[in-house]
Amino acid sequence: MPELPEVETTVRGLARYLEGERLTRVVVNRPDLRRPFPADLMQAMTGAVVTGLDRRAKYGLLHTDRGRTLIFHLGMSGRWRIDPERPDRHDHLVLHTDDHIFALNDARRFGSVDLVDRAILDAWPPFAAMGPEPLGELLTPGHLHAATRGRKTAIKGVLLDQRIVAGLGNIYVCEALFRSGISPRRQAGKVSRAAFARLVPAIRDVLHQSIADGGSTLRDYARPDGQLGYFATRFDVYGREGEPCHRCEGTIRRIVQGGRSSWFCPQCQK
DNA sequence: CGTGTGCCCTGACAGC
DNA sequence: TGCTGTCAGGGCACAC
Repeated sequence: MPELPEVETTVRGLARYLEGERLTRVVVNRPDLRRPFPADLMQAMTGAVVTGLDRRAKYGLLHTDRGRTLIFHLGMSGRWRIDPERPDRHDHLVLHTDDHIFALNDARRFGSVDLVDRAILDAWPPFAAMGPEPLGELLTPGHLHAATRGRKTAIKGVLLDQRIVAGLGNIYVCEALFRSGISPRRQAGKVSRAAFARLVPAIRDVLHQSIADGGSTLRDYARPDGQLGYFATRFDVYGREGEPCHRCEGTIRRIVQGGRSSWFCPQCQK
């Protein structure tokens, strides 16, 4: 379930093995995920040295000494398998260094791989339109307040809009709204400044806690079976329909908004 | 422009 | 043991 914390954990895990290493072999088993891989992917990456890794929203960035950056998105089911014991039919792209093997595995194939000049990364169309990072200082209550004035649509959907804030997914929007006492159904334009002042730290806290958890299981992430270290603490609302609220005597409900599930406590969240 | 819908693809799981 | 239906971390192309 790659949301921002999982991408962050993945990037950190890859960095431990890849930073400063030369890619000795690049194998493309299937040349497309959501869209075709860059035609020159193999040529561009074979022999390149990985100079560093980064994350932008839910994208992972793999910088090379050739001035080009490989950008991956894990979609719904993507993950990197380090030193897999055996190949898997969904290992679409495989990178080799002298000491390790890294397989980009994505069963549902909603992910992507792109190659962009590092100098113009910010102008890459998916990045150019993005709002601030949820963990960066540009995400403020004032930003969300200004961005939502006059919007009649529900706050839930606005928070999933990467142009408003870049990197939140369904799980953490649900969890952050619960923590800040805001109903996912609330009209975005009617959410008060005070409510946003609760929401911003709630977003930061839940993401930081999840990243810390991913970090604590980094050892597991690097296991040959490729298990990722997901947010292991119990969610307050996500996936908990019909179960008791952790804060009151109420029961968690599930509704569908924009074709996706929202879980919330009708008593705690107004 | 803002808003809502449907689709991309495969696998896991529940229920019969 | 199988079948069938439902649902899933995301993002984008469309239609109004």
